[in-house]
Amino acid sequence: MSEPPLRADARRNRARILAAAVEVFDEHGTSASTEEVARRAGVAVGTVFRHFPTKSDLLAAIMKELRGRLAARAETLAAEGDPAALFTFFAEVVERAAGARTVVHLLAADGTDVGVAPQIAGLGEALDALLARAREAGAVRAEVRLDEVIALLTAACHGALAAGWTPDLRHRTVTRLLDALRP
Amino acid sequence: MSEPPLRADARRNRARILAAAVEVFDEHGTSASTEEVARRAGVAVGTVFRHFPTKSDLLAAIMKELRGRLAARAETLAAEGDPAALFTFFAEVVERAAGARTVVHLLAADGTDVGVAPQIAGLGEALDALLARAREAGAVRAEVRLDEVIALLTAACHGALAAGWTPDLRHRTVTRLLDALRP
DNA sequence: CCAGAATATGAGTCACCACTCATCTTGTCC
DNA sequence: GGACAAGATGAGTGGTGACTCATATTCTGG
Repeated sequence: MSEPPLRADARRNRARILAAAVEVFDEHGTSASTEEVARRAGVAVGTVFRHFPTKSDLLAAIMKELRGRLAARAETLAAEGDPAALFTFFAEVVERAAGARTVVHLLAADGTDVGVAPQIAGLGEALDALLARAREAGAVRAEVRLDEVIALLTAACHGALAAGWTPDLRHRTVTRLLDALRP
Repeated sequence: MSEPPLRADARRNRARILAAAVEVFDEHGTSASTEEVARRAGVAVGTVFRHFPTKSDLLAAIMKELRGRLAARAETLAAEGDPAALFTFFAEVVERAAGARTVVHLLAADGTDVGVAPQIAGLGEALDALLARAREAGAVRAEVRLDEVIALLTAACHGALAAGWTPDLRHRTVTRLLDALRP
C-alpha cells in the first residue's frame, strides 16, 4: 500500500507543479492548459502527467492541499476563542476567493467536475466548531445550520469571483451576509 | 440600418435555434458545442452560424431575450404594488437559476466571457424600482443599495447552481439572504 | 564512480470544436 | 409555375488541448 519514497528531483518537481498549477488555475480558471502549468513550473508536459495521470488528479491534489490550509485556519481561529471567529473566517475566505478560482472550486465541490466532494468533509467539521461556539455565545441565531453557512460562503465566493465585485461592494455584501446570521 | 425581413423558414429556424441553445446551455453550460445546439434544433451547423456568426453572438442573443423576460417580470411585480415584491422576484430568480446556467451567466455578466454586460442595464432599472418601493414601505433597510441586491442575487444564483443545493437548503438560504435586507 | 532504476523530455497522436464554403433546396414575387 | 435570390446543408479546415511513448537524463545504493 505504501509507495517507495520519491527521488529528490521528483519531489522537487511535484511541489513546483502544484505551486504552478495553483497560480495558473487561480488566474485563468481550470480550463487553463496543462502545457501552461508545465511551462510555469519549468518542466515538460510529460513530467506533469507522470505525477498526475489526469488533469482531474492534479485538480484533486490542489483541492486537498487547499482544504487542509483552510481547515487549519479555521482550527486556529477556533482555538483563539473569539465567539465571532466564524465571521472572521467567512470574511477571510471570501477575500481570498475574490482572486482565486480554486477556492471557489473547492467550496462548490459538487463532484461533477472533479472528484473533490469528499475534500469538504474535514473543512465542514472545523466550520461546525466555529459555528457551535458562535451559537453558544449568542453571536448567531440559534436556528442557523451548518449547511446554510456553507451555502452562504459558497455563494459569496462565487459571486465575488464571477461578477468581479469591487473591494467596496465585496465588503458591503459580506457585511450584509453576516448580518443575516446574527440574532 | 434596417434589415430586410427574414424569409419564413429562416425566422422559424432562428427561433428553433434560440430555444435549443437555451436548453443545451442550461443543461451543459456554455461549453456545450454548437453542433449539439444544431442537433437539438433539428438543423445543420451551417444554419446556426448563418444566424449567429460566432458562438458569442448566440450567447448574447439568448441573454438579451432572458434579460427582457426578467425585466418584464420585475415590472409586472412592481405594477402590482406589493411592497415586498422585491423578495418575490429574488426568490423566483434563484429558483429559476437552480436549473438554468444561462440565468447565472446573465447575472454574472462581467464582460469577460461574452459581451453581455450592457444587457444588465435594463434589468437594473426594473430592480431599482422594486427596491425603491420596498424601501419606502420600510420592507428593507434604508441603507441597502441596488448593487448589493444584485450582488446577493448573483451570489445566490451561482451558489444554487454550482453547489447543487437541494430545494430545502435553497429555500432556507434565500430566506436568510432576504432577512439580511430587512430592517 | 558505476550500473541500473527512476525520472524527465517533447514531438507526436487523437479527439473535439468553432467556423467555412461549394453545392443543393426552398420561399417569394411576378 | 418559373426565375432567382435567400437560405440550408454537411463534409472539410485549422487550431487547441489532453494524454502517450521512445529516448535521453539524472539520482542513488553499493
